[in-house]
Amino acid sequence: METTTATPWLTAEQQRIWRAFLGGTTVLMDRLDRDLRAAHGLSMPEYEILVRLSEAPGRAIRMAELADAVAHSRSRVTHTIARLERENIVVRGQCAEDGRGVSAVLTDHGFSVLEAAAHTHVQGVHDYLIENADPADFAAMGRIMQNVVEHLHGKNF
Amino acid sequence: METTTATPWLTAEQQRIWRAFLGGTTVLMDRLDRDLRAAHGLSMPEYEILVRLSEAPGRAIRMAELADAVAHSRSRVTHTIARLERENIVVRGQCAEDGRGVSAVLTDHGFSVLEAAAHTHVQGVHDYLIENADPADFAAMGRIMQNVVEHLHGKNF
DNA sequence: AGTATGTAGTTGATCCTTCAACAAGATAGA
DNA sequence: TCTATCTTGTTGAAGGATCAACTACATACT
Repeated sequence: METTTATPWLTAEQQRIWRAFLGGTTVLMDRLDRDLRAAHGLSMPEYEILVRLSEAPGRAIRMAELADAVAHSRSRVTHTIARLERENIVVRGQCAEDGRGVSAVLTDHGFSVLEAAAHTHVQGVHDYLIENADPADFAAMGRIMQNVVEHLHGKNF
Repeated sequence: METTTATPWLTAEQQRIWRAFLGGTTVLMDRLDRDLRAAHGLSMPEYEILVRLSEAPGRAIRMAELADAVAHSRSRVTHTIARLERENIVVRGQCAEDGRGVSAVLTDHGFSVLEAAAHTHVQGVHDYLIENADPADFAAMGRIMQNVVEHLHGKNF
């Protein structure tokens, strides 16, 4: 005999909120991505990677650490960095301590591309998301998503 | 002479929240997608489409309307429906009123796949997102995302 | 030293998404 | 009617993400 765990169905209100979340993230991400591409030829995932690099000491981060920071697979980061390298936005460097290690390094050109892109991105986040949101609501969303990250990050298997 | 609009930079707190949002949606969507694929061979976008179809009269919706409902491009919906049709989860039907019209129709088999998948999905939304969230915070997030949808939906160009 | 196991990163195939171009039916105006 | 224009939906190519397999270095154990 098996123990069946009852599926906890969502209330009508929870369902409404969940759908707003799904639809909202879809249109928001889509829009931010399009704005970035149109103005700077960067995708959102690429932009996120550049932001991390720009904040790191020496503007360099090892591949695995980078993958973890943006919550992408290593393979994905390898491919993305390869594309960015073709455009001279990033270069690869060998790691001194670890013979296997490779770090991605933001070039000066990459940095200036990022600086320009940051304006577009921040403007978008402000206009599409923050401007019309009650600050208390926004903080509440932050608490929830922070919680999701803590519970789920790195636990995908 | 041009009027330059100053870029409104984000406060440290807003930035923290925005990053939690980015990271949270990434890991959450990734996880829900993996769960669904592993258990039912369905992706999140496919699942969302099936949900809409299941709720429509006759379990049928026209392509354009479907695309609008899930906020995907028409091309994307065409491809997705083509895949679902190969697995006999959906069939295409001609539209009576409009000679150009095509509707996607959920098959009985598709409906039963969806029923099973819904358990997995709802369980995930509950466990990963709702369970550890303050209901008031959750409602706040709903207001924000609802607002985003209203401002952005269908205005991608 | 030698072996086994774990970790870092890459590769190429496959799948999914996007994009531009297109075919065909609808609609409106001369 | 004839033409122009708009809308619907599809197509195929190109770009990006995922997955499994692989190389190479590191670590631990005997």
